Amino acid sequence: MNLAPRHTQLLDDVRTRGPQTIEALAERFGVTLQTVRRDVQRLAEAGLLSRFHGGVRLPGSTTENIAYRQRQAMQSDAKRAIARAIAQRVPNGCSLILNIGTTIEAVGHELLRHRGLRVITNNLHIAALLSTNPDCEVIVAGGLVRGADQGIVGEATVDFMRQFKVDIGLIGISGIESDGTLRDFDYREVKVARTIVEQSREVWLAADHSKFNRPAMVELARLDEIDVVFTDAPPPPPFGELMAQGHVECVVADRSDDPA
Amino acid sequence: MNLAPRHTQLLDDVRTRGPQTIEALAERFGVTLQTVRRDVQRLAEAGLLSRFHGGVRLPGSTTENIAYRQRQAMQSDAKRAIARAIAQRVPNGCSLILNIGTTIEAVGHELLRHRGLRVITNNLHIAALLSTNPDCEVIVAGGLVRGADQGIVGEATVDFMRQFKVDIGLIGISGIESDGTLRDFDYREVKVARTIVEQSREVWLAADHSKFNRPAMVELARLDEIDVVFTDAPPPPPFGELMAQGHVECVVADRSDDPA
DNA sequence: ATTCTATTGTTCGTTTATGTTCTTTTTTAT
DNA sequence: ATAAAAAAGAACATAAACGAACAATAGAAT
Repeated sequence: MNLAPRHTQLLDDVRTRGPQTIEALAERFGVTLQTVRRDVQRLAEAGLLSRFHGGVRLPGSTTENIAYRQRQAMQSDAKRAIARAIAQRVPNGCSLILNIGTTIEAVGHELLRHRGLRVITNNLHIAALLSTNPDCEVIVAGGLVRGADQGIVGEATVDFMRQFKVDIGLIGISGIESDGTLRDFDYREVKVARTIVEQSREVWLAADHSKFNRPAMVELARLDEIDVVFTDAPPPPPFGELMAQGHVECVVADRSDDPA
Repeated sequence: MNLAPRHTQLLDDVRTRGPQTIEALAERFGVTLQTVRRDVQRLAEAGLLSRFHGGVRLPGSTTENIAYRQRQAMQSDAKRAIARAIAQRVPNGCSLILNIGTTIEAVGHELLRHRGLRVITNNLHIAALLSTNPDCEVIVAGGLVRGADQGIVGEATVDFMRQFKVDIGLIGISGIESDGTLRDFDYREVKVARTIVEQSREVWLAADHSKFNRPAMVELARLDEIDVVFTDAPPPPPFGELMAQGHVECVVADRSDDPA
């Protein structure tokens, strides 16, 4: 039994737009709720979708890390806005490295409709997500999987990353201090991020406004090594000044510009 | 089979205009519905088109054989039984390599309560799952992520795996032929499995009964390279004989022994 | 010309997809 | 804990699509 156009479209919708309610899908396709339920049941049986009461989503790995998911759900408008601004500037067909962090994951979502990307990542969630886009080549870095957020870190990861040289390296961060240092907590993660900076022709940083002046232990890089910073609100002093001095472009994402 | 002019045109139409209903095609060519159905049947048999109720579309690989995926998702009893039998024989504190396949994923589930394991895998699902066990060190192999099943394959994966030497290597398989060869479909996957065999002190094979005598293209290994085979029903001839000759232990999992 | 074969059209019983209605289950609020 | 509301599932009805069998037609081979 093969799939009708509606089924493939349904899958596509969930892939690109995220979880959908049964009702929304019924309306979208102009069919009954019961029909959507039947569609969804078959797709779920085939392992292509995951059902929950009221709707469907992509089939995540079976036992999810709940705490982590919750934190991710907290990914508010700010992260989505930043992610959209970043995705907009990623040209089709380019090569990227994406690292750990919920903001970077949001970027992964926004890249689902891009074409011809080659993505290298040390984030299991991003790898799983983007690999469902048939027009995207995903390479996951090898290494130790950190339980808290399924990030991949460690020596082996660094070695693996060194094999590649990409157009754009995209990193998140725990804190930016007023002396212009970027810092994080886990030193193994920092080593990986350091490598990403080295292996990328251009380095982009995603950091929402809460990261400015937030202290963290391990130094990762200096602000002037970054090419573009994406954030969601104008940075407080002295960061505007620092960026100007270091020839760092700063993109402030507009939270309101929502695509239909 | 030579294609009549109408057939090539029909194909062309679907290619340029996307999915078409039988009725639209009938009208376009000025023939009856039944004739179009016959055309379409032949083209679908040849793999050039994919049918759905009411029409045809191009054979997209993504969501192609739902029936097959369903069937695969179904066999869960057998897989769980096999997985339990395997997990029972995995001692706490040992090192493992787990590769791709739904049966192996089931093993991952059963290993969640083990302690002190060190697991290397090229399966994203298993990596995400086991990393939630704080008492389990998970290393994911680097490499290209295959969209269909989130398996990690390719040269880089092989290189990565070679860094390790483990107590037990656990592999799944697409088919075991009666000459004692283990085979699979994707040759990149075979290369990885091959490496796993080489890097493991002991090799275990998980194969439900449907795998015996099932043909597949690429040779992976020979039965006598395996130390233990886990299955869910006594293997048909000549496999019992073959295993005895190769000093392969065969464990038949009891489907009924369910732990409360 | 006649026979044979391949293709198409026709008819009809069978299957499939969808909508409708009603019951059961799950979630939410009190 | 209980009641109300929402969603899911089962059962049935119906219309559309499918497939098989047979008839008609046209071209090819003898």
